[in-house]
Amino acid sequence: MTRPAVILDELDRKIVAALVANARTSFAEIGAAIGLSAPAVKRRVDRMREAGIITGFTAIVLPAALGWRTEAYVEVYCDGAAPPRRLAEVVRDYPEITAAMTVTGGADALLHIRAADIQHFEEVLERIRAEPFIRKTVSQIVLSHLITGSPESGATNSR
Amino acid sequence: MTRPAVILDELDRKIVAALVANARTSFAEIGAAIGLSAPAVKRRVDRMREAGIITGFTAIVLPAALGWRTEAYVEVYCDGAAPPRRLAEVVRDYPEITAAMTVTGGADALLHIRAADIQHFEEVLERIRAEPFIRKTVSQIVLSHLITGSPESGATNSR
DNA sequence: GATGAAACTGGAGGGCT
DNA sequence: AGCCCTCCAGTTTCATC
Repeated sequence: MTRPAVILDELDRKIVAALVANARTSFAEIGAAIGLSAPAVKRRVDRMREAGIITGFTAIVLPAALGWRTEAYVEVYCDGAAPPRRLAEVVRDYPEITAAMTVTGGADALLHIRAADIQHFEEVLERIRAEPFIRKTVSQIVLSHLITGSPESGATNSR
Repeated sequence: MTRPAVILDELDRKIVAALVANARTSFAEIGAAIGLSAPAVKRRVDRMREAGIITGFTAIVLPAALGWRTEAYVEVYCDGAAPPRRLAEVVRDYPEITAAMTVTGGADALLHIRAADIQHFEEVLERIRAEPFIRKTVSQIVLSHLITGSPESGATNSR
């Protein structure tokens, strides 16, 4: 799945950083900043898209503006040896679950959930708890964000 | 901060969905899909950007491809009445912290951290634990993702 | 093999009806 | 909101080192 076959040099990293900061930055502008021509930048971007390093471009939207004002992380504890495959299938049926992952620690999985409001969240939670192999859940409702930025964006500085 | 003054109709929502799916979709293409002309689509997008509903456009990058192969959620417990303001300042100094939020429950805050590897993560964790008002931390290291997609993307279906 | 320059194509952006 | 027009960026081709 993940093929780190393509090696990224400093120029590639700068191009990625520029596109993450603003996906609409023109190739000419990026090129001017790093000392490359527009076609050269495009070739590198195409290569990185082909390699799966850049998987797409998306608009950043405030979930609250779309009516999703409640956000929570839910730890899921399963019965016995809960198969992650089975959990993945269930999780896919909930549009409110925006991220799901297996984690170390007592919980089997951690879910990120977006709901319209607390009532909606409770309803989703009850549906999840009703799944056959779910033993218990522990919810942490997000009160406020201390920093802006998505959990999916990688750190931007060098190590 | 958040002004839900602008009302989004069904067309706006479809435009947003199209741009979230692919920020490079042309206005003409979006217009053809929803029965609007390209300039009309552009005007709506401009209006939503002005209103702060669409805050920008970004490239989706696999963190692993950039060398960030370890991901974790860390619950932070603070001494006494820890001021969230103070925590926000500290959190800003760590590029490895890609998200930080206050949450309900025993923990005062939840951090999302990306590190190059376990060694790097441990180093970051030790630095965080050395902060004066941090009492303890509880880490959940992400093993694998069950579904793809960013926690920041809103649910896509209607309620 | 990758880069830079030039030519072509298509969408963005503004004004007008 | 739709139509038209201008301009610029994206994209391809070709020559170069």
